Amino acid sequence: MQQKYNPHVIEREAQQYWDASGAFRAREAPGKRKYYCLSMFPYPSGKLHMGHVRNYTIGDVLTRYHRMKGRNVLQPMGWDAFGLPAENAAMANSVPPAKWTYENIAYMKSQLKSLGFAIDWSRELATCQPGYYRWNQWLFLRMLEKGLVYKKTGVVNWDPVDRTVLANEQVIDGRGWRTGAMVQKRAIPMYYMAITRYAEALLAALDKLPGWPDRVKTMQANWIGKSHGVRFCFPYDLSGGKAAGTNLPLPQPSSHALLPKGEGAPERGTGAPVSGDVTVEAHVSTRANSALHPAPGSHPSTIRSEPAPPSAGALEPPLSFWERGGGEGSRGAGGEGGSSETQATEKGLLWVFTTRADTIMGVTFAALAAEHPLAARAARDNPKLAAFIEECKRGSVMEADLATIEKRGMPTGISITHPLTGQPVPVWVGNYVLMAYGEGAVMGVPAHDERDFHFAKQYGLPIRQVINAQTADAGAFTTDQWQPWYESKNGVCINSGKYNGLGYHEAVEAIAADLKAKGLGEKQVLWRLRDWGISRQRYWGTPIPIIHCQGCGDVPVPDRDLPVVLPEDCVPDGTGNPLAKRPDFVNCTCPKCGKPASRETDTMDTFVDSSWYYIRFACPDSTRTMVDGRAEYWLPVDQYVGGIEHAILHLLYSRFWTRVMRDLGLITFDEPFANLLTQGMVLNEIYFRRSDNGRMVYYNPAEVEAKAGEDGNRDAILKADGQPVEAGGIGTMSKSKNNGVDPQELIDRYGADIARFFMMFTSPPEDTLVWSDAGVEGAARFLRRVWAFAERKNEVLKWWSANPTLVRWEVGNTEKAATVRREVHANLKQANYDFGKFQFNTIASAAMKILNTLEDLDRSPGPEANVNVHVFVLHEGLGVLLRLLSPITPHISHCLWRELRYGEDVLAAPWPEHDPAALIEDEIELVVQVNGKKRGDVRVPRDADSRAIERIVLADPAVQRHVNGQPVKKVVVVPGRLVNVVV
RNA sequence: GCCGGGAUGGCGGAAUUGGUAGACGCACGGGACUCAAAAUCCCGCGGUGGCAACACCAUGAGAGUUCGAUUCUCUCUCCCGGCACCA
Repeated sequence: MQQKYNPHVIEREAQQYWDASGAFRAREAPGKRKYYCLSMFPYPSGKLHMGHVRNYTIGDVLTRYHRMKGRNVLQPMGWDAFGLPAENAAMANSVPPAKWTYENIAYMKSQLKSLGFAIDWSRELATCQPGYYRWNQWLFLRMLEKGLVYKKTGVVNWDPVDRTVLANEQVIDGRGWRTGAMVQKRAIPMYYMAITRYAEALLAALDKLPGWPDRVKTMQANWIGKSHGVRFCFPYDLSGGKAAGTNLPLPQPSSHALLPKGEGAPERGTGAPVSGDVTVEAHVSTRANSALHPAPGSHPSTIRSEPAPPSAGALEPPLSFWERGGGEGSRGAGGEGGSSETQATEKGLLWVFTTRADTIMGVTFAALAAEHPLAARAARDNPKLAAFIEECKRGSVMEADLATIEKRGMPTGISITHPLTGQPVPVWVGNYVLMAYGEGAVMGVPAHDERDFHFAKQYGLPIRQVINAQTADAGAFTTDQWQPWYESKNGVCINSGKYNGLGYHEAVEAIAADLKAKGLGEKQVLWRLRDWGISRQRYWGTPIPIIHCQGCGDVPVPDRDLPVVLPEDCVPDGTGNPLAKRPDFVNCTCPKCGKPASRETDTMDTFVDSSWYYIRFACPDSTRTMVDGRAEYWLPVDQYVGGIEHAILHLLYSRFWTRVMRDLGLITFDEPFANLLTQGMVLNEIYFRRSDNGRMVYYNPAEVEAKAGEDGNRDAILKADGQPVEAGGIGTMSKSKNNGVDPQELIDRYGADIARFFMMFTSPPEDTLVWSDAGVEGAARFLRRVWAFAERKNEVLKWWSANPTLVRWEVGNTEKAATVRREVHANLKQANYDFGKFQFNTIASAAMKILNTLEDLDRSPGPEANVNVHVFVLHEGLGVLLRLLSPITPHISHCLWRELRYGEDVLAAPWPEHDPAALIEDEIELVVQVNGKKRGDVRVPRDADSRAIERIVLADPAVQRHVNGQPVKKVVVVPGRLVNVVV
């Protein structure tokens, strides 16, 4: 046995052993309980970063632990290989994205291998392989047939830097999620996936995911954004006649009851009659373009690309945001596509949505978004209003600070009729009303909505109180100052005619019923979630399998022609989509009529790729079907591990995609990930200087020396020139901030085991980790000690292994060895408990404690030492230690397990469980408190009853001193723990 | 503003259902070994007072429940994440 711990040598040997024996090859074993552990696959950006190392170590620890616990484990790995960085790199280096991507994959794979992860590489896949993305295309076509994919022109988020369309979810604070550039609006035809059809199910099923962190479920629920309220309308007549009466016929519900359809009855929690639901596709097919949105189950051979103009019936309501296709608009703006579709007419209904129908009697105005058709109508002969509207539109494009801007508005001169009182209500345009949410118009109730209140104060609109607080401390209503209770749902109606005295719920019910009776509104559910626009005007992605034919329109590529293969030799130059410049790609014949046609050059959002890769891992070699029966064995994923930054996008799309595949009969499960562990982000200090031209220059923390200044502020200087740099706080490791730490340096220097151990030991997996390598030496020291201890005991342990029956352990042994053995088992018990909590840092601690106690026994065995007992405890303890460590530090465990003759392969060893008998003591120590303060401890027999314990404790001198003659009121005895004397 | 999570030594963090606060490690101080250094090993290490035994204080702040609170309840402060003129 090597005298010195040489990680690089033993790690290479262990990895060769695993490779040669196919140790991590997963096989379906019906009847054996499986454990599918998956870490989010990486984008092949070039090399692993610290977050990857953390992520994959967590996954590997869980995989190896459950394997030793007897589960049939699967841990696959793949590559999220399509995406923009490959194109950017291609532009910078004139290398085709494919070449760049495959080279990165090769290098990162070697890095993952050097870390010793128990990955089944036979299942490796990359999403840029035709064998993978052909199924993106295939499912796309199935969804098209089902009406779950549709094409629509709309306003999109346009990233001017990447020159691509972004999904709503990819817009953060009005900026592109990758580039940070301000997003602009553009009208563009694109394909959508109807995730809103599953909104109800995606929301309801969150309750059935006990293995998910609450914060992720909350974020998804907020994102889906269900709100209950009432949708109603104000009739108007601009023709110069009287305002329309209240007996106008209500347009048929199909044009406005735009609830996303839930899934089948079993998933629905409300028990609402399915027949009463009006689905999105039914709606869209009547409104926007019936050829475009075939009913589910139909199989159109063509699709038309442009919506037909809607009929503008006199009493049609404005389009609701569903049909306006708010999904493609950026939040806080959008809807321009809608205004072209809808002309405000002389007579009509102004629709609004409210969650506070109980305040409807307090309406004193209505406010329109700048993009609202009625606003455009009013501006027709009002230049000042037109100018104001233009200003609002411009402002709303460019705002991250929209939330802080002043509330501004302008009257339209239009008057509408209150649906219940028949009173005239003035209509304003307000810059705080969003076209993309709800109806693009709101009722104004200044007394009971804070925004309306300030708006009314500013423009002198009446404020009419209709709710009174029920609590005495609320204070009187005054129009001088806003008070939070004005918005409370706990009041009762006043000044509201027949509704006086009703509480929130009764009032909403009564008012909704009256509106419905008049045909002017009803209860409605509104969702924040929008459909998922998947078209990208980029090269490096899955080609959308559509052919454009002059005669036949948009024709789906027949299944027999799949995959539509992406040429891999393109080098994008930054101008437009390189695919459009490839005649060999674009030119084709129409599958329907055989005439020359052109291929769609848009590609799919890369979130499509990652929405189902975890299913494909079950059967990556399936060439004839997207998935096969093996998916039923492995799925759902038992444990998914990945960054919290994917809490919404990827995880929500995956849940949607799984349901789509289920509804197409491809799989039978509902939810893809049974348990989710969201690992915290890895952060580091940020240092920079501002150069003369105002540009920021970032310095890697490794180049900076930080010292604590006298005033508590940290002063930092650049090591190279000794001059100060500014501290920019702490942020995620990123290229742009130049604050990354390359894990390869750590691995090269210390080896995989030490890097892995340190990562697990330094903080719990879900916590944010501010990078510091201060503790790495401690991890290295520990593993060196493990090695040295094993080396020292090598001969005697080998001897023991050859003669295992010489001595058996006996309960009641009073040697020091018994104490040590108790500690070993107590720590083992604790560690096993901690595995259930994913608390790997304390598992590492437990391993350290076990080594500490074994070393102590070895150094000072105690006067009555029996050599056989002594060796028994060392042998057993080290066996526990090596197995406990093996998920975290597999290489050293593998090596020592063999060296010390514990067995052939530690992977095959059973997971250690503690021996309850080892924990039993004849005498136990109890903490003694007087009035809750610790005053000492006593040893009592294990089976002493409380009366005996009381006697012993009260006789204790320290207790006597603190009781000091006062009468003892009572004595609390917590068995096995403590005694508290109350005086 | 709303929703979620958090605040414990110089640092990372521990404390399972309310039961010895600070495990384990880092850093630091002292010692052993060494010609010396590295490595290794031993001892110490929340604060205040005290030679000491020991006492008092201490888990962001304040209150409450309890024999006993880092843990439960309420109020507040600050930090992190998410959402947001959402009607």
